[in-house]
Amino acid sequence: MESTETVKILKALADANRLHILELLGSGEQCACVLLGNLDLSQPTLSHHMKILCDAGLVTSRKAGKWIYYTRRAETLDRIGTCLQALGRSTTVNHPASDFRCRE
Amino acid sequence: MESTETVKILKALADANRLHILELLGSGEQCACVLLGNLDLSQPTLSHHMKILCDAGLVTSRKAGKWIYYTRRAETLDRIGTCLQALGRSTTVNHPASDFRCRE
DNA sequence: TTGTCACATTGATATATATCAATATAACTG
DNA sequence: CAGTTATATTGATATATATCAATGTGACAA
Repeated sequence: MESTETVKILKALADANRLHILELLGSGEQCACVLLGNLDLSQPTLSHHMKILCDAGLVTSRKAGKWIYYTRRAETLDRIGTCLQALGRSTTVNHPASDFRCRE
Repeated sequence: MESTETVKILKALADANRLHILELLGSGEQCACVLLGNLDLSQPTLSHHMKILCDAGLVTSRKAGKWIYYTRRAETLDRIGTCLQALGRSTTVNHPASDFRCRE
């Protein structure tokens, strides 16, 4: 996964309201108004959060008449989860920097 | 995992420099000055990032004389990774809010 | 067409965050 | 002790983000 993409996804996840939204999408596709009713947020704020989740690839949206239905993308959550687990296990070798100054 | 704790960890991870630091810690314990040499950051800024990583439980520190050695905590990365994967698979049932207004 | 409903966008604002220069602290060194 | 080194803290600043009120948009309904 590209590094800038990873940061984008993690930024999208690093918010209590957005995590709550992803939980609410656990029962499958949900209309925005249902999310709004469960979330103590104004409608524009919810819209803002949904845009961030969609842009990060964590949620997809489907328009049906006046409504928009949002769906959680398990694939993205799985990928980022695997990525973080891998980060905990990676054994990259790194070189002292060119301007390394530590005296021992 | 507590929700507020999860957000704290995700916020700590949602930064390119801090992800880079965790990668640099892949070769095991590293002195702060080695990290600094690899990171195009000022010393106070690195210190700031290390504090955030430590507070989130993603890194531990060990003082040895003038130096501080930082170690990545694979356990925390693994836990948050598993947590996100679980979020992608959860099938929570949620109720329409009390003030639900959607007309069908 | 006019009104209403669901959602998005805009504009403004307050808070959070990343950053660095300057300074403090703590430990070693002579 | 005084000087040096490694890191932390403080203070200031710029940018990012979360939030809401007001308004725009697009779709249905009468």
